[in-house]
Amino acid sequence: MAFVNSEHYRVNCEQCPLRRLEQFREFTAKELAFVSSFKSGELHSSAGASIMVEGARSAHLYTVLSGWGFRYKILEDGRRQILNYILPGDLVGLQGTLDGEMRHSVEALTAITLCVFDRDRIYELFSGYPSLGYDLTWIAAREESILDEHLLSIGRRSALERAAYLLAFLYMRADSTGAYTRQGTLTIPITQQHLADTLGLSIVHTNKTLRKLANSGLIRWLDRGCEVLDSTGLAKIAGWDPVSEGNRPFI
Amino acid sequence: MAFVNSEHYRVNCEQCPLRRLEQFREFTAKELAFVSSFKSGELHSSAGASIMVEGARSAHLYTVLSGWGFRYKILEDGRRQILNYILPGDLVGLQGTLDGEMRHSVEALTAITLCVFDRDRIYELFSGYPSLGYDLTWIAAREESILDEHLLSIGRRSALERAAYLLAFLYMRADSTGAYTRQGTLTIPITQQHLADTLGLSIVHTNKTLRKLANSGLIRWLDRGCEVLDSTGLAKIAGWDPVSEGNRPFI
DNA sequence: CGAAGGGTTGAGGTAGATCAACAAGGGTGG
DNA sequence: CCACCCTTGTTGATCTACCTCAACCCTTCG
Repeated sequence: MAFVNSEHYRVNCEQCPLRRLEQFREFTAKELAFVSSFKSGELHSSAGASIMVEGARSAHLYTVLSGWGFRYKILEDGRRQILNYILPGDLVGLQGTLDGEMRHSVEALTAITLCVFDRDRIYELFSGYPSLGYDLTWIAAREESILDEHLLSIGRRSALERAAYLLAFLYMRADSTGAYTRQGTLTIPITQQHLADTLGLSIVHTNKTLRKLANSGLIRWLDRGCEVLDSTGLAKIAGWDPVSEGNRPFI
Repeated sequence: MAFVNSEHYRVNCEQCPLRRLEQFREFTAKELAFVSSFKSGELHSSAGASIMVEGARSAHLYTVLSGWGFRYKILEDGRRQILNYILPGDLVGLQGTLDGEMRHSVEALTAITLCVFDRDRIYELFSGYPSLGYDLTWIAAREESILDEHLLSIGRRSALERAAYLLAFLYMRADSTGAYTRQGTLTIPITQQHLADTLGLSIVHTNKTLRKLANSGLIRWLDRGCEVLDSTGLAKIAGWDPVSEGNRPFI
């Protein structure tokens, strides 16, 4: 893990590869100039590295530039719940805006690059660029609605339905961002332990549930990742109706 | 359920009783004047009434002035998951900001009064009152962190721990808002069915779990509500460390 | 080469689901 | 007034989805 400020490694916002993706909205030149100045550096972490720790104060906000990560919480005895995954374009660290004290931890799932913003300067954003302030609220509201769906899933869906939902969800997200590919096909880079901790299941039962999905030809399990073969079929099992998201904002 | 615009029923923001509560931050005169003009009316609903429906578009945002309600989602076959409860000071309807299409439903738990705001005018808020825009983001981020905690609870806590957490959580929230009182003591106005649908448990098991908590002297179950006798004890069972929230914003 | 992380599978146990029956209150219609 | 229904809460009996325990395999890595 290293904090890199040198121009050599730094991606200019003007040339940000994320902006070219269909899912994101266009920026005005003025907005772009501000975001560019707002960005104070880049953080490169390797797979498994800890990016934020619950209880610690963070002076920064981050946007994922490339790679995967996840947010989680743990109980005292070590039980872990993964709350959501972070992919390119996602903002992390907004949760504790007021005092900056994190209520969850964040870990890298693959090598990951984050754009770093100073929390101190966020007020400049709201006062000078109302459209970006609006976007920020929208981003938080979107995360909220994802968490709503996860809550429904864990609370009311069976193990098979839950797993199907989660994989369809992750597939959809990965597909619309840059997509993490391995040998040309889209692979979700997680272990069964991660899935278990997201689904609220034991690892053994998770394994058996995945086997059922694999036997039905819906997914293929690889070394340390999952290939989704039929996301529509998965969504159908879960009774989930994915909402397509064109034109979403990001910072 | 009735839409009331007459001056007779309307609470002026300047005299809003919520502002007097300790938990909320002070407004400047300018902010107050704007919010006051932003408020377009009041909505009065009776217990059990439907306030928002998943899939429908809503032209409004609401702030709870008095009473209780809850947000929920249902699966096709009727399984219901309650996502969170809404209490005085809470904002509802932010989730679908972009297109206004609701991804969850809202129902009144008691008689409830909501301040109505036009979604159309929200951009005025961001452009003219950055501090309020900031607040809006903060409110969304706060809801997010509550959902995180719920997710941890449903995913990883046992039935007893879950129930203990939820009741401690609701007690804390009710206590810091105006608090719904019945014969002088604070009572959480829900049925066991609501609890079951929040905890992701069956109603029978919820009943047996509540009995355990009641037998330990932590709560008392009333006609159609719950009285919390020892919120610290509940939080301890759940392994939950409540974060006190002085000075939170609201619109 | 051993150790550690990831995945797999079977056997047996248990938390919580489902089914069923009943009690108590409230509301409604006759 | 009673007779009826509906909602809410309660409790016991039985069932099952998922958990825990316990092997074992394979690959990677120091």
